[in-house]
Amino acid sequence: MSLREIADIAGVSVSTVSRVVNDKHRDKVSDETRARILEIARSLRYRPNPQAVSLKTGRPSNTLGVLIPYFSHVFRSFYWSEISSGVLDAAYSHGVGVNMMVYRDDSEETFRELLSTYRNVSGVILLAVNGHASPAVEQCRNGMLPCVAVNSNGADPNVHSVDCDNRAGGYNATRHLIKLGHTRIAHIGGRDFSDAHERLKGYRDALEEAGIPIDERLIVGGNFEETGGREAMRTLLSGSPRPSAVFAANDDSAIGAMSAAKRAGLRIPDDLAVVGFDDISVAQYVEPALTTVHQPIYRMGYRAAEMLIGRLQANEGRNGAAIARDIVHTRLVIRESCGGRRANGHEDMSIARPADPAPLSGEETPWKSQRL
Amino acid sequence: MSLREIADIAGVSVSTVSRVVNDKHRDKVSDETRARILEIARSLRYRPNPQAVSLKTGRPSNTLGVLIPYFSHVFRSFYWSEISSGVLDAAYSHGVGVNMMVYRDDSEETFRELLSTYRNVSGVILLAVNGHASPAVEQCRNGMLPCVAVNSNGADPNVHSVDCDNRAGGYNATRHLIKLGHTRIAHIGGRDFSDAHERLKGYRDALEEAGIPIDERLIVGGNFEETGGREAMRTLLSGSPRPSAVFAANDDSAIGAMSAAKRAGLRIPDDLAVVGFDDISVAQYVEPALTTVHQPIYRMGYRAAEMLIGRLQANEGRNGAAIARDIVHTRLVIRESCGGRRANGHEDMSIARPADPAPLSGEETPWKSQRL
DNA sequence: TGCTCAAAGGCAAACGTTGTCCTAAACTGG
DNA sequence: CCAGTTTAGGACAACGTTTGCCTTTGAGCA
Repeated sequence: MSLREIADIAGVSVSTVSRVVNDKHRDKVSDETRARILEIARSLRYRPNPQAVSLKTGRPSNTLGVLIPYFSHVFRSFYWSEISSGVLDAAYSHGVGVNMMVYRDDSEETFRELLSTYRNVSGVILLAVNGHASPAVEQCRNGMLPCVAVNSNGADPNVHSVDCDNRAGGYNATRHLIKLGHTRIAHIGGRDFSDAHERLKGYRDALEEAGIPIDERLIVGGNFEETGGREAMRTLLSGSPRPSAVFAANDDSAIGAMSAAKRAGLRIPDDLAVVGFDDISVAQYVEPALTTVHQPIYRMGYRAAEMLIGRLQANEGRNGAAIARDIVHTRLVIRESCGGRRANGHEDMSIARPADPAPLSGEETPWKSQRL
Repeated sequence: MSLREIADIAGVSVSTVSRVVNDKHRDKVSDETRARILEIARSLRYRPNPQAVSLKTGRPSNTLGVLIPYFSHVFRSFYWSEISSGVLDAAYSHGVGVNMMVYRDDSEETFRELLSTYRNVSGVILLAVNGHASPAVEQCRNGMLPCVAVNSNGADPNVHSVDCDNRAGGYNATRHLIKLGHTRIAHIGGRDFSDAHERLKGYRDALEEAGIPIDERLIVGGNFEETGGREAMRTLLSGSPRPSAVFAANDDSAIGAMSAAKRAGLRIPDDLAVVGFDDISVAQYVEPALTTVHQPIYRMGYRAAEMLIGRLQANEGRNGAAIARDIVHTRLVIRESCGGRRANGHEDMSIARPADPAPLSGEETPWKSQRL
């Protein structure tokens, strides 16, 4: 099922068939011929050979890459499953493939390797890139490879991105605690990523706004994992006076913190109010159910892929079009871990997932998925 | 940086360069020439153009595919993040890419589309295929595409697979409850997949072995999600006498069941013992911590990828070599939800993750990732 | 009739490889 | 010194496309 075969059957030349299946140079081929060729192509289930196309055109095949740092907190978590779902969904509905690549260290060499034509992607989605000087971003720019960063918080103003308003989320979380009357509010940090920094900034802003002096001893490091949350909580409890509330940089930390607190004999929320960030699915199942800042991770992945595909189709890929920055909103989900208001039962946690994208449409030209 | 350019610089023909970089026909080229070419290739950072190679050889590029059914219980869960981690890890350490493709319906057409040379993968990993007549498997066989099924429980004896011993897991879970003295043991099922069936079979076997008559009213359906667990538990509680213990087909169901039971005023484990399956990471954080059957999902993903890569390298891909079937073992992790023995603190839940695979080695021939 | 012109389509080169078949030179033995 | 063999390498035809340019055909027009 090559163009050649179709051409032979139709009694025309390869060029003509190529023109028909690509729907190019419409004026160069008569309607009857076109119809005949189309018919044959369909009955033979013709699909263009992507290697050949790509080889000839120099354009890479319609696959987009996802660059994933090998941190267990992103790679092996709710975050990853949500974001990959979003990306995969969006890609599916546009008929493009997704090539996932993990990297262990972010040396220039690694990215050169990863992004070398070797993997052959049309563009990439960068997960958890950190800061301006990211070699990943650098490499993309050098390689003229369109990319979209997720959760980079605009670290690099020259790269398209989709972020959530981490600062506002942190602010709202902290403000919620303040409104409940807390003044000794601790913060358990995350890893050295911009989202953690932004959340911390929101925390500081809220306290400052409320005129509560910031006690640096109440700000302890974490690692975005339960272990870190537990340890941080132990540290906090060893100080005095101990905090009456804590805002953790993510839910895993918050859950770890809760567990350490309970083990130390504290009741939540009575002795300690806890608020997390992310709204991972179990947040509603822990005891007490965790009040947290909902981050629409799935949607962010979806948007990032859409954005990338859009750019590629508009073919603004190679020349720098206006930098788009999408910011999705977080919202505070109040459950039981802060007291004040008690949730009644398990609330709906549906993360607005777009209606199921239709399967690739019935199609007159089945071989044409969206060329990037 | 094509063979052509290197050839021009080295003053040799393209064929010679090809022979050198492919390390083929060693005797056809002198050591000096070889060294010279290698030197040039390295300094130019030569990478073979995968399109061209693939076009020429007819072999697909060294990328393996993962076929994921669009069920939120697999696609959007701990299961997915674990299994994809495993696959990605294994692929990374062998230098091959991973192309993930979601499918919504498992019609023959879908798979033809997915597996058509269009996506160009060397082999595929099938997730959650169900039963013998799976169109996915059929298509793979027709397309002579090597594949490995994960958690198919040997549904199709003609396909390589890696499974966990679901039956034994279900058996052990149930037996644990029996040993604790329970006789009215309920089961909350999963979806209509073979793993759910196997777990149920284990449940029946254990009861039968213990001489406990099976009460079909105690076996209720679920959907592998919390919602299903909750509903199932409500159903169970409306019957009488109510069960004193329940074995749920997976942790999500178990957590849902626990939550429904608690809401109905039951204390766990005193009024109701609960055991789950999977050992998802939050199993240890729910209250009380969930006793469950640990399923090494990460490892299964890793093994599946390794197995596939192994087959591809051995080039037994196209001809049917002996069917390999890998079975990984589950183990019961006893926590607090069944009473009897109380766990002291949070135990180590490390899922034996292989030592970090070394980054692609220092390499004499950087362009050679493992050709499949 | 001779001319131009548009419509419809063919030809062939190129993309970067691989592999088969060829050849020139150097070496071997007699 | 010559035939035969090895060694080291070159030429070239694919693989399935795309595309710029060329050719054929028939119609329109003076």
